[in-house]
Amino acid sequence: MAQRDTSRQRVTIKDVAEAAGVSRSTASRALTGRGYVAEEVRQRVQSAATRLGYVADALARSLKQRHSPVIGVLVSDLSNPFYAELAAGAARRAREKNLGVMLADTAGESDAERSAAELFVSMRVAGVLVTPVGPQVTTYLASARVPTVEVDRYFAPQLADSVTVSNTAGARDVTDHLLRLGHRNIVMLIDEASWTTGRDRIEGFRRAHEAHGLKLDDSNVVTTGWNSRDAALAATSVLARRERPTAIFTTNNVLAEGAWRAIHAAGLRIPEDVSLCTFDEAQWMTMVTPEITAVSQNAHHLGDAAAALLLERIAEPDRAPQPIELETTLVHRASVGPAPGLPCDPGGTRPERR
Amino acid sequence: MAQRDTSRQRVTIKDVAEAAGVSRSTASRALTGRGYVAEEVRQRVQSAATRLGYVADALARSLKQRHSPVIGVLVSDLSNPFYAELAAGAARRAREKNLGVMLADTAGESDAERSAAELFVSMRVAGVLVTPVGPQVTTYLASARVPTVEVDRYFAPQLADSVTVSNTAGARDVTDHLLRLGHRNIVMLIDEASWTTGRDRIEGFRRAHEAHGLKLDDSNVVTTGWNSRDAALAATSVLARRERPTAIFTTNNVLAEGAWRAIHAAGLRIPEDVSLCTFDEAQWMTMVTPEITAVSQNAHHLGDAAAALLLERIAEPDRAPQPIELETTLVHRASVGPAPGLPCDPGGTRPERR
DNA sequence: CTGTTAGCGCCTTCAG
DNA sequence: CTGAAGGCGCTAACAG
Repeated sequence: MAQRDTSRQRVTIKDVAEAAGVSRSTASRALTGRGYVAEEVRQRVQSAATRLGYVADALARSLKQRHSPVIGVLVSDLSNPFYAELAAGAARRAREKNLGVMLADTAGESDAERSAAELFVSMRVAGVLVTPVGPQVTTYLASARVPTVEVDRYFAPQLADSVTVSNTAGARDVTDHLLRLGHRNIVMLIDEASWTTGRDRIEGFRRAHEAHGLKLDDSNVVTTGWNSRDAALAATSVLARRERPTAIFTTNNVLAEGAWRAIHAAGLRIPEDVSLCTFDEAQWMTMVTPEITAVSQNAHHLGDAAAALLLERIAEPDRAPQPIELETTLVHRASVGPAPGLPCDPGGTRPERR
Repeated sequence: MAQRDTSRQRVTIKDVAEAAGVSRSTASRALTGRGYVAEEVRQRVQSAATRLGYVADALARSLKQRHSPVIGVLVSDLSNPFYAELAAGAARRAREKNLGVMLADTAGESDAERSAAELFVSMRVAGVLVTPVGPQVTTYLASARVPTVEVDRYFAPQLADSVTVSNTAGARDVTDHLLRLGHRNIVMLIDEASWTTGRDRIEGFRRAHEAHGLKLDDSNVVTTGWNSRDAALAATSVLARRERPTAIFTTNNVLAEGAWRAIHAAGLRIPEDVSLCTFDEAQWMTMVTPEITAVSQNAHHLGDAAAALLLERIAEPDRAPQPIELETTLVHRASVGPAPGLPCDPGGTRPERR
């Protein structure tokens, strides 16, 4: 009944205080739960608050406390399911702690990244979680004294915590798997080699070769653009080489799509003509035939862990930055087979489907 | 050189004013560009600001102005590429106008929705864009006088603008396509029938039948859970009916995945044994064989249009709420064929692949 | 246990 | 054209 009056201004703590017949500070104490308040008074204040539909002004509160109940999340590309999942994981964890999320999609542009970071600073976010494209953001955020966690890759380990996956081991394992199956001409398709992700995956690729006493031919590490179209072009050209590779290893789900399409367009069969495997997963990899072998990195968990770490750091700002590395899992599926020309699996692998 | 002192407090407008040798109000005018300032003074202030790395405190500013430079975006499930794209579209548009985005993933829970909405209100966001799960959020936001746009579906057309797609027409067209191909036992798989999206898609399904002089059998509209597993179960049971449907029409990308998996698991061929088509698209639909016929609804554009509408409404808060409907496109692919038992395409359709 | 006082950093009249 | 003064809504001392 008694339709509350929402026609005028928003209801402030002053209104609540008056309605409950107490002072503003008492109302504040009753509402926040900090400081002494008589139980009877607290009840009165709280019921007045709900009756009036009072919601504390987070701006005013944050202005006072010097930080808002929000963390900033800065990702490269929300359209990529990897980043979307990452953000979703972070958001879920944040919500548990009653923190909101300010989300910015930088589209990979570093000036967008900068302006988003400035917005975060100006909003006095409690902390920032970022998939950086260079050291600038983190440096900037550190200079503004905002707790920061670098996710997926890192550029400033002395300024921020980081959460990454075992890039080297993941790449090494899947490469090792290929080598055991007799592949000797494996092309790695990669979109960038200068960030920690790319660098470490290449390193794993190289180490696996070395462990088999093989020297990695540099021309087998092919750098391409970041979208699936560019990847498809690169893959097409690789497949046209005189010595066609017997396996392609892509370093993320987008490149995998490109390579997959290129292989199909070339009329080649997977895995009979060419094996395909990838770092990073995507939904389609269990829907195509054959399903795609992948190094799985659970983006949701990555976001969740990063948010958890950020929360710790917010609570303890002076702790030394720490790097966390999450494990990857090699998921064997049917897109990887013995190298063409070999009679059978030389043993040592156990490609169990799941 | 002169490494700025970031070791202490954040730099405020007061610091800038002192550095430039003017008062705080003059500095404010110089920085915001509102009010008179001598050109020479403005230069001095601005250079001082950049030199000190000044970023205005958005909290303080917003407290004064009663709203923050941020819009709230409330979606059901960031892990679903549809919502992720929607959010990405909205974020991009917002950024053009120098607005940030506060993102909340409600996981479909209505109390999470409520608390996210309260956070938005308490942060005094300039407006909210929501994919609602009931009329409550919008009602609440309206009572808090926050400009709101309902996206994808709407519950409160008199309180908020809305941006939806042509659900009825889209469903009608694809159903019509099936009917022309001779299908007479088409099952629609749907996760909810009470929201505008579901209601309208069912309506389109029904109308197409009527236009062909057919009565829609209610048992051919099958309601299922919202995830792909539930959808697969429902599809499996439908496929086991004595009179097996010759076509399945799912109402979103998640259900499509479930149905697709169920069809495969049942060992049926698409489209020879059963045709499959869906509302909503997903990446995998052009990667599986055959590719999936879909009513495409461009989530990115949906988010973009919704954000644009919200911005208009923020500028003109008293304008009457308006509904906007975006067109869908029926994309013909190979997952739909003539009804089994018919010799050939009865004509009238032109399934051009793309 | 409660009320008074004093800002958080900014913008905005209002005088000068 | 510029400075002084006041207040946005809230909380954190500090008295009472």
